[in-house]
Amino acid sequence: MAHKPRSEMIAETRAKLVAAAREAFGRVGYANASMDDFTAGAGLTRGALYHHFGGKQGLLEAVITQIDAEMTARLNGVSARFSDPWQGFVEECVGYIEMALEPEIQRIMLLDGPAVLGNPFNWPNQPGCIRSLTNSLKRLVADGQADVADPEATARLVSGASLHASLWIANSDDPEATSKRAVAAFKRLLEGLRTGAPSSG
Amino acid sequence: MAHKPRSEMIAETRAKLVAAAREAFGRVGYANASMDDFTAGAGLTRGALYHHFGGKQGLLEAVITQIDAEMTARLNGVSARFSDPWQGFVEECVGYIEMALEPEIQRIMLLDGPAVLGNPFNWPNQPGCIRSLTNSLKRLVADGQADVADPEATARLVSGASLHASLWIANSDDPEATSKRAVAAFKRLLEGLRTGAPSSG
DNA sequence: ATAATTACATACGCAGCGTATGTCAATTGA
DNA sequence: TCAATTGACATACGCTGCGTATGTAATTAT
Repeated sequence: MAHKPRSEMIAETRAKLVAAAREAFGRVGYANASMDDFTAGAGLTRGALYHHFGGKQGLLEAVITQIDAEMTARLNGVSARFSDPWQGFVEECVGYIEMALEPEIQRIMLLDGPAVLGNPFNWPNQPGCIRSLTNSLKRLVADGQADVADPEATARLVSGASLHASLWIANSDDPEATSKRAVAAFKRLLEGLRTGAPSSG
Repeated sequence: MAHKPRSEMIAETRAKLVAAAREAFGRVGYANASMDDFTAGAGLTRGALYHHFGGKQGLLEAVITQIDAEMTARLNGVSARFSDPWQGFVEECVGYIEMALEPEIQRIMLLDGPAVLGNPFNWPNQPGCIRSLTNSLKRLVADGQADVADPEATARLVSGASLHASLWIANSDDPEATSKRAVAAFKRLLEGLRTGAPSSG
């Protein structure tokens, strides 16, 4: 039989490299992942890596882009499940916290990503998951459900709080219990932004 | 004259290494700082480094400990300048944001530190600057000025928000303007935690 | 059919790290 | 006071891992 078209082979090669790198970065961290090792694991060499991604860093960018797309899709799925916009927003944030509990996301997106690529805000494709939060907040403000003067700024703060919450949870002795505390405190924090804020929780 | 006592010489050596490493880590980042280079800059060799700190990572820990102590002292100084406890707390948070604007703090404490040592919450000496925020919040709650069920959890969220805010500011095109937005949004966020929350800012 | 480009693999050199070892001064003990 | 020992470094060595330069076979263009 005739071989697959070339473009498809290339896409496969790139996908293999991204997958192998993602696994290695997630398992041992970016710095400890040997290019020779994980390219060999994918049946390739460093030559392919440099050709397609320019280097280790370029490959990390590709991995991050992939993970970010998955996260964004998951977040959108969460908020879509709630008819009440406010509740949708809150659960979206909670979903963000919970995703960041996954070791791969933590290691790659929260630790190595910022350290290697500089901080996330000037990544080529500014993380979709932050944009997602911003958009949700903007909608709430437009609907008069949130009393916030600057939705974008607030969204950034909120995403920062979520991120920190998940780091905290993931490294506590009792993640279950800590998760409950963090989510509760987080909901309280958001409640303060709501129109007509009924302060006692 | 007789030489200085040995213990003093040792302290000097350690201090020289920490200072040289701090400068190098802050300037080019942990990964790009060559041990040979910056030890030579301090008039020493890698031998001294391994002897005193066990390795590059141990030296990073020492640098972080030093910076964290400075940050904590500065934060305490800030909150002490305000007689109103609530205002003191707010300004302490703002101070945290502003400190994180300094490239050295950003690079070492916020980017490389977490990536190399794992996330901050299980660092040997859990960052004093976070503890400082927690204590301030606890006092506010005790005074009935803040309506928060779990001060520690809330302090972590707040510090996460501050941290993110400073990353945002530092990388914006117009740090001045962004800083104003971030601080404003941040104050609004905190306002929501206040007892009797008057929501409109 | 031949030229040019693409998609990799191979080969090479070098920087940076960790360890093993050496050395000299300072302290300790009799 | 004078070994003996410990501590504080420097030196030497080998190895890993990265980036680049080069090679080569397959595809595409002319």
